[in-house]
Amino acid sequence: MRGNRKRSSNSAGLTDIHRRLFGAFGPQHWWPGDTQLEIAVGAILTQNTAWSNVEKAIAVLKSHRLLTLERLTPLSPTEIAPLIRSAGFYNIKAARLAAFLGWLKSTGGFAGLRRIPTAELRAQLLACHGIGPETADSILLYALSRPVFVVDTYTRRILSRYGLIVGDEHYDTLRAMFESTLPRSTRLYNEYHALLVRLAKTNCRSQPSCDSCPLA
DNA sequence: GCCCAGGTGTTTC
DNA sequence: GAAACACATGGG
Repeated sequence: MRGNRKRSSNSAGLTDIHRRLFGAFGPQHWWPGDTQLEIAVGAILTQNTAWSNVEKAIAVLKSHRLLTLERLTPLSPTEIAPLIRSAGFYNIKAARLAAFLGWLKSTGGFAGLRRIPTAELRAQLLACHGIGPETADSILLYALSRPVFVVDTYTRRILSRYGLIVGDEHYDTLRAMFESTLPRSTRLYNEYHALLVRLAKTNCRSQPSCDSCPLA
């Protein structure tokens, strides 16, 4: 009962937010990354970290010609850590990258993932040490083109400010809210999340009011 | 110098 | 479960 009422208002709200953001910013053609591996690596490195710091680490990996599965997978966390120093939490993230790469190797690389259903793929990603719901969904959506909505800090902050959520809902609750009210579309989820990030980076932040905000 | 940034795992109550 | 904490760099 309460859920239905909430869902219908969210449906209009979520669609409205997308319409306004798309009108203001246009298509984003996201995620910043040239290959599936680069996108997945970026998704892990950006955990609680500014993207500008992640870019530096990616550049170091690229400069060493290490951004391929063949070259990166054999490296130990100890070898990876100094290379990704600028991304912060480098010891933790080196171990997480190694765990992810180990899993990826066991499945036969990105090509081997194509036959795995999205729900199963998500479960396997979450089973990797250091890959939580946001990182898993970022990889699913942006590296693997699966229709999964990514909920991040920006999503919470903006929706909370817009009054659609309280802000402390569980991750899967918010993901389900998007996925059950919007058409199931990789393209749409990709653009929508990218637009939320664009808004967060462009202006407003936590300001109580902002005249130039498309959601004002 | 302080605060924050596209989280996650562990520990503790 | 949920709250507190560790993990670390770089820019404002």
